[in-house]
Amino acid sequence: MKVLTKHTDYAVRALISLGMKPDSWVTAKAVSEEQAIPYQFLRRIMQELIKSGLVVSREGAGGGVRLARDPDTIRVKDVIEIFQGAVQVSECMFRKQLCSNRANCVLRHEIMRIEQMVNDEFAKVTVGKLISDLKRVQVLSEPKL
Amino acid sequence: MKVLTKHTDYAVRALISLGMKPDSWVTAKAVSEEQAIPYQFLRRIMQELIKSGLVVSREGAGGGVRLARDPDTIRVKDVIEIFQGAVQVSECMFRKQLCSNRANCVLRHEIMRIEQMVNDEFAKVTVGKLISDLKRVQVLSEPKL
DNA sequence: TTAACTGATACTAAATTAGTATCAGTTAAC
DNA sequence: GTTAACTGATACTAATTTAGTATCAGTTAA
Ligand code: FES
Ligand code: FES
Repeated sequence: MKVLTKHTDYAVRALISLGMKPDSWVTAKAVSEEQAIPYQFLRRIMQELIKSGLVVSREGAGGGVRLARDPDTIRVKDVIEIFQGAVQVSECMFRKQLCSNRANCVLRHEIMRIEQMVNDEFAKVTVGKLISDLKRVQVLSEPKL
Repeated sequence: MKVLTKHTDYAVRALISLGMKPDSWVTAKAVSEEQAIPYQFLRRIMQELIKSGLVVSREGAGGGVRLARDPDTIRVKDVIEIFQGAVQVSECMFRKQLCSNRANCVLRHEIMRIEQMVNDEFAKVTVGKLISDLKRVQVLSEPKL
């Protein structure tokens, strides 16, 4: 049971790369090399992030992309929603307005609690938080890098 | 972002059906009609549930399936694991023993907390609990059914 | 003018999920 | 002891989602 797809995984990693180089235009190529993400695939992911307004781009030589706003305001939940849609444990609610069988609704009820929890947790994790965690880990383990 | 597949969804519903008719052999056909699940699909799901030991079967005319143990000991988490594997937010840990890039591990760390939470929550929901919830709802809304 | 970029879009491949079909064997009932 | 109602095993197809590739047009800096 995989919760995050490659799209989301790569997108978050790309956002971390961008967030660590504020105020500069970073190319898709640079990110793809740094994070070992297939270039063309990453380009398409970037284009989505741009359309969604999480990053802004500049065309042409010397161009690239950068975060559109403070990393602390970019939540992993936002990224998930862009690439995987909102977390929903079961889709049956949308099949019919009122489901034929109450048993499922009971299941659904239990499950929506969990859904809410997951959403809340992913909303707490921001790119800014990931970057500061990352820096802390680096300081501890590779001080002179 | 869909968390439960049809396999899991149908399996849980089937287990609820079985749990509501204790001490009797219920046929796949009956469950398929009661829960509006495609018959052949449900048969294969049942076979998995039998192999996994959650239900036991009896062959031949008058045969069918029944829960192998108390509904309170059958957790939705068990069903998810049978059909979707254990909840894992990101798979990257298994790519290499030590990942090339620490950034991902940071992400992973945050994410494993969420993974644990989801697992714990799904472990709390049992078929027995769903059945009792269901009965309560029926009493409230359809007292004479 | 050229090289280094992004924008847009079309395409393919692989994996997963969903569903169907068939035949063999078992049991109950007549 | 034949038949009908069942499960066991297994092979197959279809649909959807995920992952990845390719190409060409347009923009900008040097
Ligand atoms: S909401 Fe889907 S079955 Fe009740
Ligand atoms: S554990 Fe997968 S990248 Fe670190």
